[in-house]
Order: sequence, then C-alpha cells, then structure tokens
Amino acid sequence: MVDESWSPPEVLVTVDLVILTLREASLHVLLVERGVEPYLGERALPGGFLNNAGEGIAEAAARELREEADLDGAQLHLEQLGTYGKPARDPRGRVISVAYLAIAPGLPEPVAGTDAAGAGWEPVEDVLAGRLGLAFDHRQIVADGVERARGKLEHTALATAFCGATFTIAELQQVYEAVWGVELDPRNFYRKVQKVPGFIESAGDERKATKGRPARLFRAGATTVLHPPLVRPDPATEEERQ
Amino acid sequence: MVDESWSPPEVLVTVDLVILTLREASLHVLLVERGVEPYLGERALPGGFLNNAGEGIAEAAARELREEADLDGAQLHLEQLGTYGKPARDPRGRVISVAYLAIAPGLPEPVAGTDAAGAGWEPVEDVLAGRLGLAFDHRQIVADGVERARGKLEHTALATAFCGATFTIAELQQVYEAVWGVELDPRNFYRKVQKVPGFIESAGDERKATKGRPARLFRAGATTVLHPPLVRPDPATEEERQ
DNA sequence: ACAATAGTGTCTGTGAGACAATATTAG
DNA sequence: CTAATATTGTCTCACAGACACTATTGT
Repeated sequence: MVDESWSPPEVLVTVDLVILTLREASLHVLLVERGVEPYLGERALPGGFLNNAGEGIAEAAARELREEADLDGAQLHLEQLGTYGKPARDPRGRVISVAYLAIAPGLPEPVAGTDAAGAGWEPVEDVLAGRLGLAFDHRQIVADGVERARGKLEHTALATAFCGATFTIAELQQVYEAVWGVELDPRNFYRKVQKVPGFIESAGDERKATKGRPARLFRAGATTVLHPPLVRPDPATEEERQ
Repeated sequence: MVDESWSPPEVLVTVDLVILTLREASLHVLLVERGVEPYLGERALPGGFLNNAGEGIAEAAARELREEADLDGAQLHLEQLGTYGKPARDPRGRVISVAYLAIAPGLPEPVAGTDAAGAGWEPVEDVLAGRLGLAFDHRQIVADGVERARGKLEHTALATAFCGATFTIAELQQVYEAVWGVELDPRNFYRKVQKVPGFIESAGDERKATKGRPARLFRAGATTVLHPPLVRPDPATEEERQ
C-alpha cells in the first residue's frame, strides 16, 4: 500500500439497476425521469446512493429495486453487472456506479416509482440505437446488461425468470427469440428444452391459447446451469446458407 | 434519488488485482505480504486505493499492475472482475474493492514489488483449498477470478495471453489443461484449435523440444472470440463411460 | 369442414472424441 | 535401433437442424 501520512480520497458510490422484462414480445428496460440535477428531466436507470449504515452493495441494489420498482429482490434474479468509474461521468464529482442486472416477468403496467418523477418501460432497441438518450453513461450500462443476459440465456435457466410461475414452452421460446433477436424452430426448441434435465418440469393441467390446441404448462425446475447448454444460432452459419 | 438536504456517505475505493500465470504447468496467482495494518504480515492480492486525480478505475488497475508487478497493462489482458462491498470486509471502515483479472505469460522469477513487503507466485490450488489464508475476502476474489478465466477460455482467445509471443500447440494445450484441471487428447486438440479461424497463426520456423519431434511455432491470431468455441469436457459425460 | 397451434417422428450432415498410423527428432 | 513427441488420418456415435406428420382445440 502507501505511507500512512497520505490520505486516500473518498468517493461517492451509487447503485444503478438494469431491470429487463418482456412486453409485447420485445425486450424492455425500466427507466425513470430524473427529478434532480444533474440531467434533470432526462431518462436514467433507477438507482441511488449507497446508504451510510452497514449496507452491502447487494443489499443496496435490493433496496433500490424495492423502492423504485416495487419488486422483491429475494424473488428475482439479481446479479452484479459491473462498476463504472470514468472520472467525468458525473458532474457532481467523483462518483462511481455499481450496476446490477435484474430480470422481471411481464408486469401489469408502468411501475410508479416512489422516488423518481416518472417511471416506465422502454424498448431496449430504442436505447441501444440511440433513439432514446440516457443520462450519464447509462446507455453503455444497458448495453452491457443486455449482452450479459444474452449470454446467460445459453448456459443458465435465466429465461424462466422472464416468465411467470407457470408458462408454456412457446412462451419460453418467445423469451429466447426476443432476447437473442432471432427466430427458432418451435419443434426443435420443444424437444431441446425438455432434454435439459431440471430446466423445466410439468405443471399438470392445460391452458388454452386464443386459437389452436392448448399447450401444456410448465414451471421452472431446480437446475440453474444448463447441461447441455442452449446455444444460440451462429449468425455466420446463416450466411453460408446463401 | 433523495432530497437535497441529505448528504450521501463517502466511501474508500480500492482496486485489487488477481494476476494469474502458469508455472510448472499449474495455475499460480501473485500475492504480496501486507506491510501495514490491517492484516499486517498476511498474504493479500496486490492493489491499492484509487487516486485523487481524475483517475478512472481501469487506469488505477493498470497503474497498480505496473507498480506492484512491473507489468504493462497495455500489453496484458486486463478486465474487471467484480466489486466487493460487504460492510465488515475492512476494519478501517467503509471500503469497497473493485477487483480486476489479469493474465500474464510465464515470468522469470518472483516479481519484487515496489510497495509490498514481499511478492511471489503461489499455487491457486493452495488458496482455493484454504491451505494458504488470505487477508480480507481475497480468497473469494481469487475463486471468482479463476472461475472467470475458466469460462473465458472456452469462448475467447484468452489462453494465448498465458503464452509468450510464440508457442507450440502443446504449450497451448497445457494452458487449457492447467486452468480447467482436465486432460485433453493432443491429437484432437491439435485439429480443433487450428480449425478456429483467427485463433492462432503459424510463425514459420521450428523449435526443438528436449525429446521427440520438434513442434511448429504459432502466435496469437487477430480473433478474440472463438467460433466455434472450445468447450471443456462435461464431467458428467465422464461418468457415463463406466 | 378449416385454421391455427401443440406435439411427435424421421432423416441427414456435421462435428467431437477414440484411436491407429506416420513423421521427425535425440540418444 | 528405440524412445519420445508431433502431426495426420479414419471411424463412429450423438446431436442439431430441416421438415413431414399427427393431435387437439376454436370457429
């Protein structure tokens, strides 16, 4: 370390949340409208400062999840995404942000946050394409979150976190298609998913769709890591098809 | 956020490094002996406080890499691993640590750090098994770093970062075997590695081993992501063999 | 009946792993 | 020559993807 006379600088730490969900078969992220400077009035990720008390970073993330999105961190998938500390990222001074990724099943309607002026789900595509500007470096954080989710869908049962307590295989497929941005063959997907031990388990009864034969219902299984993994189709392979 | 009258708490931020290398065909991590309280005299990861000036977190990691291990961050693989902020992890007060993972090729001998009392490479196995105790929560950080490296070997060209400028395929195989802790078939590995476009490229001449036929030399290719990936053998498949 | 979706069966090419065979060096 | 390692060749089995086909509902 360094000599005792030197005193290290103190910095402010915020926790920001990338909360993803599926709405109308496309990926959405929860954004709030900032009620204070800086970036007043602009869209930003929900988040806030780390509390004084003996609050761990993960606890702070769960607290913000509760305060700003009214979601229960204990029930949801919540994992650390990364830490962002570029010197000039916050005009207030030396602020670094620890970002967390949360996955929520489809929710009824725009969640009204307690803190933020207004909260609402926005299409991830609009954010990534820059059609919707975000405060700070939050666009980059969203991009990292989506990329993380895409990768984890392959090797973990994360996709079930987008669904409700029970779901059909077609619904599960829509999750993969929306997050990966690809189309999958329903028949191959059907067998493939069921072949992974512990991924999903039957929930007994049936459920009717608006049209066609009713589908079986399933719930998430005990397994969190998928053996074998569900690999997403290689875009390079598509080109070969000519 | 919160009302303006409330003032968020300031915390101290350290940057810690998990520097991995290969020595005698097994994975080693760089550790220093702490010269100050707390944990004086115990082993710990190299690291230090974030500087006052406009120093980004990644820059701080590169600086520590230079100061404590005399390695050039621009040449090495250096990526953020995660942020650790349990309230009681540091007796000095509210300190959170941003951990970085660095991969270094086999180096001549114990690197003498400038700051730390003593520095040396220790087998990762000793740390993970608890035979060698570490300060703070550094054992967990090492475990996370090794796990990250294992996964990245599958999908990225990270393995070449363990090697020198040129290397044989057998040496590359030793990297995979040491990090994954498995044995691989040299013949299948040989073809598999060469089939991945851009992973490795020939370096022309030859080089003799102590015994046997001399092996071709290769250098790292331009590709960083492997298509197709090198999947590590599924341990469940081994049991089937009976 | 038809449309629409759920679920099953079958074929085929590719690729991974097992392992035989050949090449090239040192001693 | 033999030992040791590098490199190439070949076989086989499993599996992913394409897609025909059957099942079960609403209208």
